[in-house]
Formats: sequence, structure tokens, C-alpha cells
Amino acid sequence: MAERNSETAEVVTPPFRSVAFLLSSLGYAISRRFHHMLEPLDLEPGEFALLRAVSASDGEAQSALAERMHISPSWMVAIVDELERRELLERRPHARDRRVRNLHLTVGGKKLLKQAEKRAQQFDRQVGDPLNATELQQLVELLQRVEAGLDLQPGAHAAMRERL
Amino acid sequence: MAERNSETAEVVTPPFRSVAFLLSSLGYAISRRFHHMLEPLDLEPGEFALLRAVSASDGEAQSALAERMHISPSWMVAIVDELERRELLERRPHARDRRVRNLHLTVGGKKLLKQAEKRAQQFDRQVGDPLNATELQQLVELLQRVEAGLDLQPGAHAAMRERL
DNA sequence: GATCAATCGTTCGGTAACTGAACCGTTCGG
DNA sequence: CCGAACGGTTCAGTTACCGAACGATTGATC
Repeated sequence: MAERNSETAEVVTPPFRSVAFLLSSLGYAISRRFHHMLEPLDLEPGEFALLRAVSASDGEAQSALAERMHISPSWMVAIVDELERRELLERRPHARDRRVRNLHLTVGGKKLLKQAEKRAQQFDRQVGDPLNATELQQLVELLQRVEAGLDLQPGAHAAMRERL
Repeated sequence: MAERNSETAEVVTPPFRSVAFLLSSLGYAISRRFHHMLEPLDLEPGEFALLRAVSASDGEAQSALAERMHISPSWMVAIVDELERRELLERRPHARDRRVRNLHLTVGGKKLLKQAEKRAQQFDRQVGDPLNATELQQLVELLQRVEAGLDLQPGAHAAMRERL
């Protein structure tokens, strides 16, 4: 039984039409597209997040930033290395503590960040495009309640907190 | 400037409160939790998906299944290897074509699948818990429209189609 | 002022979850 | 019967990280 099923039968695993599945799948797709959106600027999503974080509090120490972004110090080193190599930000020695490096955006970094933010906004509008303003607001509200139900406090991307 | 910001100032990168970000983050968290839900059964989400797929069309060839699930043949081998090792499914030789392996669930595989599906359902209810029935339906509808807007046809998880 | 624990940033080896190219045995079309 | 194509497998490589160990430096304590 079930031997000749190839040409017409349309045997498709009945997909989970569950909220969880939908959210997971859609979230994945969106992350992927977002990544793709940033590619022309040669920025990884994580690098974008870092530029934003540095921009938000210029001159912060590397370690403090790593903690705020919930990424490991060693990974932080790697990202900062790369961004510094491309002269988007720089490590400056702390005046009194020779162990710490303070991070500052360069002019180029600020420029690139602006471009990236513009693209991110466009992307966001594109995602919300199938819905009108009311629906969009409703969606956000519903999502926030689901988020709260999972004890995810809003803030950084879950990928950066949820190392469970 | 911006040197003393550590103790009170609550310097937090203004988070994207965009739909895209919300969906991406929430989707990630949900995937993670789902993964976590399956851990007691010692099943990866991909393995679960495979068991479901095999169950839906028993005796299908490995290659056909790989295509339907949008995973590479070599990765399919790895998953099947593992599941066969644990005697959850078996490869049987095709009657007329000695290249082909047909996949069948074992009794143990069917049992485990049932348990996993039960857990998945529980999980789904948990995710939707903050919303009432009407809201849940509304959420699903909105999500489906966003999904359609991104040209994602519903079906397998986006992780398995979106190798862009 | 000498010692010692802690801290900052870095290096390095490792891991999870895959992919792609190359391969073998088999089958099929001409 | 021969060559192309196919199913399944192997293997080396990639991506995106983490954790342990380390050196330099600091601050706390005697």
C-alpha cells in the first residue's frame, strides 16, 4: 500500500497550522530576509545591532556592551575586530584603566548605520504592507501579549538572550 | 561627554518596536522553546518533522522525502541514520530498484511520534494562552496575510525552504 | 609596598547544524 | 552494450557562535 503516489496525489504532510508553527516559520523567514536586506551594505545583523548599540551610548566599554547585548566577550571581540578593520568604529584606550577599550563610531560608521536604519525601516514597512494601519497595530498588540505570555521581556532580539 | 552613564541612567538601545523585529524575535524564541519541549523525548525538531513526514506517507523513498522536506540528500542521510540507529524507523530495500531505500516507521517510532505530537499541541496551546479564541483566530489570519505578502507559501517550515 | 583576587580583552579549540562536491552501485534510454 | 542519470553515502568545509585558559592590569587587604 502507498506505493504509487508520485505524480498526481499531492501527498503533503498536513502542516501544523498552529500559531506556534506559524510564528516560528514566519520569524525565521523574516530574519533571513532582513539579513538579505543588509547584504548590499555588507553588514551582518549582529554587526548592525552593535553599531546601533554603540551609537546609542558612545564611548562605552567593550565588556559593558557585551553584557548589554547578551553576547559573549569572545564573540564581541570578533565583531569589533571586523568593524574596526573596516573603520566603522574604533577602540580607544580608557584614560585611567589600561585594560578597558572604549568604543566609538567613526564618521563612516555613522553614515553606514544611517543607511542601514533606513533600509530596516523600508523592510519593516514591506513586511507590514499587507495590513492596514489598524490591523498592523492590532497585530503588534497581539504579538506583544504572546511575547509577554512567554516571559520574554521586550528589548534585545531573543536570539541574544535565549541561550537556554 | 557620555562618560558617566553606568549606575542610574538606564541607557538602553531604543529597541526596534517594528513588526519585523517583533516577529523575528518571537519566532526565534518560540523555535527555541519548541526545541526545548522535545528534549525529554530526545528528538530534534527536524527529526520530529521527518517522523511526521514518514508517517504521512509510509514507504516513500528517501530522495523523494528529502525533496518534499526541502533538505539536502546528505543531511537526510544523517537524520535517517540516527533515527534508524534508535529503531524509530527503518530503511527497506525497494523491490525492483536496488538503489532506493523506502522509509517506514517502526512501532516505537509511531509511539514516540504520538507523544511528540501531543507535546507539540500542548505547547501550541501554551503559546496561544494569552489570547482568547477570537483573538487567536485573528492573529492567525493576520499572520497568514503577512506570510502571503512575503510570498511564503504555507507548508513546511521556512527554515527548510528559505535557503536564499 | 607586596601579595592576591578580580576584571578586561584576547586567543584558541571546539560544537551544532548544516551544505556541496565527489563517489559508488545501479538503472535506463538508445 | 554503453554512457548518462539517479539514489544514497561520505567527507571535507562553512557559519555562527561558546567556554576555558591566558596575559595584562587593577583594586583590595595585609
